[in-house]
Amino acid sequence: MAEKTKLWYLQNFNMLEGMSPKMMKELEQNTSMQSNSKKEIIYFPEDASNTIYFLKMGKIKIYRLSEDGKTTTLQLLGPGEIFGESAILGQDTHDNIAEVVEDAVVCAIDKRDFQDLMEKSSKLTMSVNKFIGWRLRKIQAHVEDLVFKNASQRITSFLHRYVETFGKKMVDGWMVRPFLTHQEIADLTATARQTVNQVLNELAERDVIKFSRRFLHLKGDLDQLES
Amino acid sequence: MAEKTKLWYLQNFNMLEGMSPKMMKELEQNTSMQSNSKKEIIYFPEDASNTIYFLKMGKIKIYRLSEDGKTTTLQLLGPGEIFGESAILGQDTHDNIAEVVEDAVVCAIDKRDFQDLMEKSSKLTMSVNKFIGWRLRKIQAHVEDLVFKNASQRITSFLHRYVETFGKKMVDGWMVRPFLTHQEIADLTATARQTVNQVLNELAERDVIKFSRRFLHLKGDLDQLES
DNA sequence: ATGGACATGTCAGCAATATGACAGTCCATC
DNA sequence: GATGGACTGTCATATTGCTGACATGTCCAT
Repeated sequence: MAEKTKLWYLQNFNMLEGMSPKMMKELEQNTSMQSNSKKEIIYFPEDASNTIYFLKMGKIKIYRLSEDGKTTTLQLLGPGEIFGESAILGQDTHDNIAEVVEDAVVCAIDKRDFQDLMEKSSKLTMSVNKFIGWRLRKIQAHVEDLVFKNASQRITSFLHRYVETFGKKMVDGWMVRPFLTHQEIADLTATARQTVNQVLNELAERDVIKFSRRFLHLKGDLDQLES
Repeated sequence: MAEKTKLWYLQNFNMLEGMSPKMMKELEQNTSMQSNSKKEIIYFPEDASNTIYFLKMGKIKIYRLSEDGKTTTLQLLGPGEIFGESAILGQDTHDNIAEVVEDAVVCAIDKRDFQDLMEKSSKLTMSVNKFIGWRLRKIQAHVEDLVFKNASQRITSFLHRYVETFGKKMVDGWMVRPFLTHQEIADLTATARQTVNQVLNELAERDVIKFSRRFLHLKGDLDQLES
C-alpha cells in the first residue's frame, strides 16, 4: 500500500470536510505528525495548551486523577476524533491527562495556525462549534448516567457504546478487538474492577457476550446491551 | 457590589464586549426581551433549538429528568450567563429543561441572527469559544465531583460555589438571599433531600453557617467550605 | 521454559447513603 | 387568624457496591 501522506490523513476528518484545497494545503504545512505508543502521555494537567490534536489511528483516553490516587476516565477516543481542544477554547493549560491506550498516530497543529484558519473559514468555525457541541452533549450524557444509573447499567451501556463505536458487525453479532482491561472499564464507568468482572461474567453467563483479554464478542444485536 | 473574585469575572465576562457600536445596534434590533416568573419553563427537551438566551436578572436552572421521575440539575445560572447555546452548536433540539428559579429577565436572539453576527465578527466568535470552553470545564468538574467526592463533600463544595457566585461579602462573612430549598440542593449535588438537611445542620452545629428558608449566612471565610 | 508482572475470579464484610415514614413548621391566601 | 400545601427535621431500615484479601490465570522477556 502506498504510504499515506499527511494531507491524506487530514482529509479524512469530518471536521475538515468541505474546506477548499488551498486551505487544506495550508493546514498541512502547519501540521506535524507523530506516532505514540501505548501508555505514552500526550499531555498532563497544567501543561501549556498550545496544540490541538487530530487522532488518526489508535485510541486515546482523557482522564483525571484524584488526590488519593483514584482515576476517572472522561473519554475514550478513536480515529477521527479531536483532543486538546481546550487550546482553541481560551484555556492556556490542560485540565486532563491524555494517554495512549492503543498505539496511535496523531496530527498536531499549533493553536495559532488553527485559529488563523478559523478566521479565514467560517465553514471551519461552524464545524468546530458542531464538534464542541457534540463533546458537550457526550459529557452531559455521562453525568446523567452517573446520577441515574446503577453500576451494572453503567457498565452495560458503556459496552453498548464501545461495541457500537469500535466494533465490527459480523454475521452473528459484533466483534471488538482488542478489548479493554476490567480496570479500564471500571475507570470509564466509575465502578470497581471487581464489579466490572462480575457484570461481564453475568453477561457471558446469559450468553449475551463472549470475551477474553483480547476480544469482546457480542452475540446478536446491540440492543441486548440496553441500560 | 460584592468584592469581585476571578471566578466572578469569568462567570460574568461579557461575551459581547469589544463589539463595535454598529454591531451592538444590529444585535439589539434582533433581540427580544422577556420576563419570566418562578417555575416557568423556558424550554423542554426536544423543543426546537432556535434561540440563544442571555440571562439579565434572576436565576435559571438547567436540568434533566430520569424515566422514573428523578431529577438532576446540571447548572444553576445567574445574571450574565448564556443558555440555550446548543442552538449555535449545531443541534436542532434541546436536551435539557430550562426553568426559572428566581424571577428572571431574559434576552432572546434567533440563532441565525447570532450566527450572522459571528460571521462578521471573529472577536465574537472567539468570545463564544471561550464561553463554551468554560462551560465544558464546569461540567467536567461536575463529573469529577460526582466520582471523587462523597455526598457531604459535594454538598459543602456546592455551597462554596453558591456563596462565591451569588453571595455578598459582609464584615462577618457572606450572605446569600434567597436560599434554595433542600430538595433543590439535593438535585444539584446528586444526593437525597434528607442528606442535605443533615449536612446543613451539621455545618450550623459547627457554627460555620447559619441558615433559614430565606437566607444562608456563612460566618467567616469561604475556605471553611472546603471539599 | 521459567519467573515475574499484571490481569482475572471470587468471596466476605462493611460503610455510605438512599428510602420511607411521619411529625413539626412555615407561610401564602382566603 | 384559620387552613392547606410545601418544606424541614429525624429516625429506622435496606441495599448497593466498594474494599481488602487471596488464589488462579495469562503473557512476555529473558
